[in-house]
Order: sequence, then structure tokens, then C-alpha cells
Amino acid sequence: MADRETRPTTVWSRPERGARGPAPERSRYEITAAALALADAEGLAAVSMRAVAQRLGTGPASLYRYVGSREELLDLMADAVAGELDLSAAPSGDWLGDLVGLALQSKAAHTRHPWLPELNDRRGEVLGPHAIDYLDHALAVLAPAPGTSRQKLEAIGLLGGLATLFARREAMAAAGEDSGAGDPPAQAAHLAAVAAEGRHPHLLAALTAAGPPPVAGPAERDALFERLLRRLLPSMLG
Amino acid sequence: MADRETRPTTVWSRPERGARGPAPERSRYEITAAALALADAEGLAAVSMRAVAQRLGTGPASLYRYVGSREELLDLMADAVAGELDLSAAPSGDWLGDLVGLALQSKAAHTRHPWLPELNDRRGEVLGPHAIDYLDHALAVLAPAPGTSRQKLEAIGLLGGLATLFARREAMAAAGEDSGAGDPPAQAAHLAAVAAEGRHPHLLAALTAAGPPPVAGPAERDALFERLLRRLLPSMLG
DNA sequence: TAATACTGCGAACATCGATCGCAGTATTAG
DNA sequence: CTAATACTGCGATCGATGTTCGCAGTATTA
Repeated sequence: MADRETRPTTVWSRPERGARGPAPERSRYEITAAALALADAEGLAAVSMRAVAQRLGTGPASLYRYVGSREELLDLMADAVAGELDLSAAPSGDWLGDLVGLALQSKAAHTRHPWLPELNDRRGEVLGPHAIDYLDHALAVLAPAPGTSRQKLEAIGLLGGLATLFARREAMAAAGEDSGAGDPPAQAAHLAAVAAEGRHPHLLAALTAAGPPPVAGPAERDALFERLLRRLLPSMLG
Repeated sequence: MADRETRPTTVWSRPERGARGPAPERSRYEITAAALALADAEGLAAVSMRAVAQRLGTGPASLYRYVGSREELLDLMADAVAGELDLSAAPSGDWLGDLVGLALQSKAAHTRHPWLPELNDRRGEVLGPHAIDYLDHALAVLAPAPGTSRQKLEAIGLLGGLATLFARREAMAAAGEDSGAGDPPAQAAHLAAVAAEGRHPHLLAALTAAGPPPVAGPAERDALFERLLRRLLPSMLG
């Protein structure tokens, strides 16, 4: 009559191992690390249960003793990245500066793990322990700031989104011509060809005037990001 | 000796149909429309070649006469949404106002098609004809604005990213409690439980103080978005 | 009229996430 | 000490997915 275990919902609400049988030969951590390495090396699509299993020298079915599904593994990966952030610095009182520091760290994490946006786009994202630590830390930083709790939570959420956005744009700029394009040689050539047809005069002008290489160093990029945040955040917490 | 057709690269660089055989029974447009309807109704994951084919009353293999791969179909979908934007209004001279108008349209499109971010997160996104029209239009709007062509292209790109970001946040807020969570009941309960353990005092305080429902209407949301843009864009084109 | 280049599409393949069930092992109960 | 229990590892397998092959039929070209 017990209705079939409706759902423990998240990885973290289920115990890592039972208390009865033999000791597990692997751990969630080990599996998550393998998945992270795979994603960093070959992209998120390369993180298949089979590939992760092979990397650990076992069969795909074995992984399901540790994670309930691939989705759960992705949740673990996201939380592992959240755990990479350094929250050890105590709030300094300069909440804006502290928050900007968090944002820069977050942006750096996205640069380290370009597959993060793809991960976060899944609906119903789950907050793991590290993400919760981050949230609490950010709220601690914001304690001396004005604004309601709801405003602060929204500001923190927006902060993460902006870090993602800027990291993505910087990655694109680094990979060649910008303007929303992807592959520099092919895409730029295609754009130029289309523009040359005459129906897009402004595009043509912009492309021919593009002239000098990007030259914007990472420090400049961070500066733009920081300026935006310093302007935006106070206006959200009035 | 011809090296195996390296790659026509995009859907649009390949002719829609050959000149020899029987007339195709369907068209790229028809297929794209079916895919769009499916995505709107059941999400992007529901857009499988089989599902699209079934919706058109044919077999999966037939679709490959129109698109080279599922990826190309996704490109077509993205460009179809770009085609939903109304670019008929000529630049008014108030470039900031015109640009904000474009951004609001873009945000609305993301609200209409919640699967758009998932689409755009694929690397190497390809600009179709509608996207190119949009780009040229935005550049036309920016003609009287200060700044280099590169700055303008970057501003336009950032604009799109911000529209995506805000649309996502609004969708989350509409779907229940915010704070970066997904499923309101389960996730909020889980958060509260964790916070109650005592190690996250600021989170606990924020959650218990959350009090009144969101109440922010869509007009207010648009206003926040617009304020941000009006402040940010001029500083990017100095 | 013959050659050609296309169209529609059933059948099939590789790969994916996930489940089942069995053999083996550690814990617990009596 | 023994039996019952609840776990672990994992080969075999399932259903779904994107994609390809090859054939029968059709319109265009020579």
C-alpha cells in the first residue's frame, strides 16, 4: 500500500550509501569529478553515463548505485562548481565591493567551465549544499545594505545571470570576431557575403569598418563588468 | 578527387529544393512551424525528428530531404523567432528609445518561447536571414549614436543577452518563489529545512521575512529592464 | 526515348538513458 | 553460529533518439 516512493526529489536528500551491504567502490564525489573532467575536456554532451563509467573503469549500470539519473549527476556537477568559489573572506562592510568580488569569481568559474550555461538552462534547477552556502554568504554580505530580503535575493540571482552573460560574451570575443557570431572564419565570411548583396548597408559598413583586432584585455573586460555592477546593484536595493 | 563536400555549413547556403525531381510535398517553413508549435507546447526536448514528422503525417527519414540535421532545424527555429520581431518602424532619431523598444520586443519573444535560451546556448550559433535583418536594423538605429562599429555590435549583442536574462528571471518569478529556485513548493520547503538547521542564519532570516507575495506586475518588470538599459547603453557607446 | 537527378520513405544502425535480475558481500536478528 | 536481510557490482537488455541506406517512383533534361 506504500505508494511507490513518490520522490526523494534531490540527490542530496538521499543517503550516499546504505548501511547494510559491502562498501561502495566509488563515491558520488569521484563520479562527479570524472564528469567534470569530461565536460571540461570535451563539452557537456560528452558527459554520457557510458563515458563517465568508462573513465572510472566500470559499467554504466554501476553509476546508478550512486546517482539516480543523469540529471542528478548534472546537479552534482553544478554544485561542485559552486563549491569552487572562495567564500572564506568575511564580509568587509563594503557590501558592494564584496558582491562585485563574488560576481568576478562567478564569472571566472564560467570561463573555466564553458558548459555551465547549458547546465543552468535546465528548468527546475536544484540548489545543492554549496549553492546554499553561496546564497547565505551573499546574504551575509548584503546585511548592511538597504533593501528588502526579496530585493536582495533578486539582486543575487541577477548577479549570477550577469556573470554568466558576460563570461559567454567574453568567450565569444576571444574565439574571434564578435557581433553574435560563432565560428569566425566561416561565419564572418558568410556575413560579409550577405552584406555585400546590398540589402544590409549598415551591416556592410560596420563590417568593413571593424578594422583593428579586439585588443581588449581580460582586465578591461572585468572593469566593464565591474562598472556595470557598481551602477546597477545600488539601484536595485534602494 | 573532390573532397567529399567539406560542408555547406548552414541551412541557408543550401538550396531549398533541387531542380530535377518531383515537387516536394512539404517545405522548410512547414517543418519549422511544426517544430515551433511542438516546442511551445511541450518544450524543446519534445522536438524530436520523429515527433515533428508525426505532426506532419510522414516518416522521420523524409525530413532529411529538407534539413540536414536536427541542429539545422533548431537554427531554422531560432531564425523564425527572430522573424517575429517587428522591424517595420524606421529609426526615429531617438536611438536609445528605439533600441529599448527592440529589447522589449526581444524580451517578449523570450517569454513567448521559453525554450529560446536553451537553443541559444548551443555553441556556434548561426545567423539566419531574419537575424541578419535584425542586426542591420539595430545598426541603423544606432547610426546617430556615438561609438565605434565594434562597440555598437557589442552593445547589440549584450542587449540580446540581457533580454534573455530578464525574460528568464521573470518566468521564474512568475512560477513561484524566486531566489534562484525552481519548483516553489518542494524547493522552498527544502530550503527552509536546510536553513532551519542553523548553519545558514542569513538565509533563514531572508526566507522568514519574505512575507508578502511578489505583486510586481509585468509593467513594473519592463520598467526595471528599461531603466537598466537606459543607464547601461549610453555608457557603452561613449 | 534515355539518362539523370531528384522525392518519399521503410528498414535499419549506433548511441543514449535507464531497468532488471543475478551473484556476491556485509550487516543484523535470533 | 546461523539465517535473514539489505545492500553492491554489473552484464544483458529495453525503448527512444538522430541519422543513413537503398529502393521505387517522378519530373526534368539531353
